[in-house]
Amino acid sequence: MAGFKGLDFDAANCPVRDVLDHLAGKWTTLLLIMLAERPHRFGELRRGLPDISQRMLTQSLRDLQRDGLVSRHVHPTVPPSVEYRLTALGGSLLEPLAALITWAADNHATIRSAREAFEQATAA
Amino acid sequence: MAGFKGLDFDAANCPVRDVLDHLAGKWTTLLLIMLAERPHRFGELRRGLPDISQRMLTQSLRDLQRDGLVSRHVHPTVPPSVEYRLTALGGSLLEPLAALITWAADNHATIRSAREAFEQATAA
DNA sequence: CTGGATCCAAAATGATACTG
DNA sequence: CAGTATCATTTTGGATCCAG
Repeated sequence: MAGFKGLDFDAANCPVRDVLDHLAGKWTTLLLIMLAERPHRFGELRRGLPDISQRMLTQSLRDLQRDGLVSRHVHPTVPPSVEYRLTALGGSLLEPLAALITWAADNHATIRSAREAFEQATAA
Repeated sequence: MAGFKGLDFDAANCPVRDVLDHLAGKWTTLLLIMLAERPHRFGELRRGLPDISQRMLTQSLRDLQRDGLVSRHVHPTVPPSVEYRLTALGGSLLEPLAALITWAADNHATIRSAREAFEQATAA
């Protein structure tokens, strides 16, 4: 249950960090989940995430595109429309990600109560 | 492969964010992994993560303790020694986390080359 | 409609010095 | 040994204006 021994966790050149940094951002995970359902246009994504600024939306999408998790398809219409979709690589990330999300959903209540208990204990 | 429909991803009160925020931090994941092997003392953890500041080590450990993923055991010796260990809850997180780490290790090379290709394409 | 550019506020992290 | 406190710095995110 803890076969981490063989992996490289050197903080500098860490394979894991490249992935975790995506989940770290406030929005990338949500974007991956939205795109898991189906491809979306820029405006759809913005409306789906009501409190994202368009700056962060652009930036998050570029980060995902940069690492090959999401592809960008421009339709040369007027006005222009751009569609984002998961790549095969991005799709393959969904499975381990789903496991994590399931764990989070299952243990959310436990974490919440642990947190409250901790606050109480340290409030003194 | 994408059964996310039923889950709550409201950015504000999102169960998932409580978990992801831990993995987001620069250090918490590494700490979980170290503690997965065996309990560690404060100084051991610091030596194991050469470039962590003791400020961040303390803070990260407190965050993990706060959410019930790690427990803190003080041995009233002189000088004092404090041992950190994974709780059952923390241990249960390791499995989905391991899946993610495995994915990261498997696809690291692909991500790296996608990144380089992207840099090249946008360098023009 | 899509998104680049700029400016600014806030949060995260690091460096250093000090304490029980 | 295991922290706490403070300050400086870096990083991140948001608001706004502009352009193809």
